[in-house]
Amino acid sequence: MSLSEPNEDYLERIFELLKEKGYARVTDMAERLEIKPASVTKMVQRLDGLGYLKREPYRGFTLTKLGRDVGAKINHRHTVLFEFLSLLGLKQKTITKDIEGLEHHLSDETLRALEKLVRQLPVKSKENN
Amino acid sequence: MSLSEPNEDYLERIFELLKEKGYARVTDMAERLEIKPASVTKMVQRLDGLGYLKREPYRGFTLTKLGRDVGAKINHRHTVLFEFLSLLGLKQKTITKDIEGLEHHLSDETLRALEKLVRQLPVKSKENN
DNA sequence: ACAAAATGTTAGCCTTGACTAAATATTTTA
DNA sequence: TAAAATATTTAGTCAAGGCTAACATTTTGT
Repeated sequence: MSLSEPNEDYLERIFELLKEKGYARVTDMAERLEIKPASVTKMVQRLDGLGYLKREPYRGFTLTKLGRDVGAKINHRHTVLFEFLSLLGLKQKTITKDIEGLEHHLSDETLRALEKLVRQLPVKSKENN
Repeated sequence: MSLSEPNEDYLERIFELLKEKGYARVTDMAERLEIKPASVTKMVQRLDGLGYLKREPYRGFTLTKLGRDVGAKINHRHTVLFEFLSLLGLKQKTITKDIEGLEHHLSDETLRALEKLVRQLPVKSKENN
């Protein structure tokens, strides 16, 4: 079974927050996703119900193994896409924006192929705008 | 202003149908999008209201300049992505499936860069599964 | 320690974009 | 050319995922 784009985004953000700060709260999420706290609460409740995370009301939440796997996977796609698009010499802003959409639509096969490509191509670190 | 993914898909399919057969009807659309005719009617009504197409109830519909521009643009992204993913040596099925999602999330800049890349790389036509 | 501020939750609303069932229109065919 | 088959539309339902306003809980500053 596959998650919707917003759901994947939630898990990715939580994954990042946990890595960065060790915890994830509603406000952080709302900021990063640029949506209202109330919307975060609702989605987090849903993701809890689906077994992707564990939450303690008014406290915060953390990922289950299931949720962590998804978060890590999207995060990895993000990285690979970032490297690939960087290779193309695109602007940071363009890259960031595009990845946001692209990262939810890559099959594992395509991801692996891109990864291979990135590793093979010359790592000409090119300065962009 | 930017269109949602489903909206872009509608316009792309209509664009294809018009190119292939010269007309587009509810049933064709329902088949290609794998949704029910009633859903097509509703969306087509919306797109008409937004000025992307002109419809004649019970007859069919055709694109306005605005709609044709969108359809053509997505169609072009589709082509470029197809060529690029083919270069990566992926299976047809994987390519088709991935493009479906990716084609709605490419900026013009990234598209151009990909296009350039595709033109530069050796056109080794590789047979896939 | 407790009032004010900050943070989180609930309830209810809205839009999108699917669906089904039923009504209506059009086209085909006997 | 009327009956049958096919196509389209309408009306009503549903879930996802946003929002706001009101309320609850936790944290903080004095």
